[in-house]
Amino acid sequence: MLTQTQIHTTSAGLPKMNSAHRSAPVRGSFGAMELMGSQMTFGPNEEIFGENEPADYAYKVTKGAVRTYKILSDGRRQIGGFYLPGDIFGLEIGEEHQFSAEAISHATVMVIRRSAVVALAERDCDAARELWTFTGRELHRVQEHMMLLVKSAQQRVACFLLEMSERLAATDALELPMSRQDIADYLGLTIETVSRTMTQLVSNRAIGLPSSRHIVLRNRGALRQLNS
Amino acid sequence: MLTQTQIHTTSAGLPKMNSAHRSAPVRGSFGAMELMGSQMTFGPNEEIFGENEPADYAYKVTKGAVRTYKILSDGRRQIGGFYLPGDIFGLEIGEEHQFSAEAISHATVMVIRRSAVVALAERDCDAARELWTFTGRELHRVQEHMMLLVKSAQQRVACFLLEMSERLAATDALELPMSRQDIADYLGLTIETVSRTMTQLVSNRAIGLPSSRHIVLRNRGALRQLNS
DNA sequence: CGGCGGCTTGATCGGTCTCAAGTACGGTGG
DNA sequence: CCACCGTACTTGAGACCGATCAAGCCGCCG
Repeated sequence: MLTQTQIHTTSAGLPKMNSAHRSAPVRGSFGAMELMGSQMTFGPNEEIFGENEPADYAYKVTKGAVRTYKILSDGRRQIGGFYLPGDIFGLEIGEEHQFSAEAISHATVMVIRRSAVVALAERDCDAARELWTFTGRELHRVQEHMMLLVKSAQQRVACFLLEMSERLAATDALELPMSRQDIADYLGLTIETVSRTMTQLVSNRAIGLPSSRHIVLRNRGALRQLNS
Repeated sequence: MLTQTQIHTTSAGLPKMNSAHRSAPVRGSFGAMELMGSQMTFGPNEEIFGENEPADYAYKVTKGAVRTYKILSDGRRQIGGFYLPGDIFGLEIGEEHQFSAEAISHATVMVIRRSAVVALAERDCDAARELWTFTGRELHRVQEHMMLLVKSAQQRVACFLLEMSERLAATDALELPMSRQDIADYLGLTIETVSRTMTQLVSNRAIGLPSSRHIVLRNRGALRQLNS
């Protein structure tokens, strides 16, 4: 919910507010809706919204990283997705959020009223189509995530590293914004298994691990080969 | 692909062609698009389309049941979803199908040209909104499916039975259209584990199992309790 | 230097898979 | 009607992968 956090309304229409994105691809451009947002910042582990809360707002990451998650009955946490600069999250069909969302690191997000999005889509067919495209891409992402969860630990970790490399680095070196626990909860593994698998990949010469969050992909082919 | 299967074009606009649905809820009503389809029938295990084939058509089940799936590198099959009368499948954002689809039992489906759907959505904002809603519901379904895959075998099977009971029966007795292998591949388990878990549930008095495909939910509470 | 949180490593446990029989059921032919 | 067969399902015994429990390590910040 929109509590205990600073909020700055951007002077709408200044395009430089949107230029803080990384090199991320086109995903979620969202045309005219870009101009409707306010900026908010969240500290590490701060809640952005909770599961089952009214989904009155959608969000677009401008800086930092965000995770969505659910808590299972046995206390485990399943992470639904990681959202990096340029990514949109929290946009729902129904009235309530299906997952909770938290900032991972210090994060800045643009807030968009859901009612404004829906209203625009009712008038503008192009906007409605963008909405469909966005949700379709999210669907595709979740399908891939689902396919991950039936693979072996090695395959899951390898897949995860390849995905992150595509999303946050042009080079072979990447700095993960999330902890081992976050990775474990995303992959449906324990922190120990993730850690062990990483060290295996190091001894395989598939990756380098100069520090725990700093990873170098030494042999993308080997990583890919583990999967399909 | 649209090969080796009978195809009958319905005289468009005759509403009795659409009245074969079960008691299924509103899901995927699809307004005007209903009138654009032709009927096709598929025998058991017959392919409807393959992964990576052009997604020129979407489908709506009118009779029988359909599964979508992917084959993993190690030869296992992961089922993406089961589609029952009233359900729509194969509608993609991109140009290609993400999963393969097969009839489970003898099935009848209505075929809809994707181009017609997209064209309609470009003119009619309500249609575009329906498209968005449909994809959003599919997203929600896949999210739930993903959450299933990180639970214990008991929880997965219990969840599956509750889901099927909601989808294909008003009473406590249900007849599964799919085999144990299908269930296993949907839940990310082996056929043996599914079978064993079912017999456990029988000895728990949670279900009755008069025959392998005929299941009676004796204690929904117990099944629910296993999960959240 | 001490303490703390995040990460790694080790030893054991347990749930699910694997491999292998055994059983029930539906269909076919005599 | 029954005998036979093939397929789907169930059951059993053992192996294996990842979880659990428990130390140890490392980097950071006081």
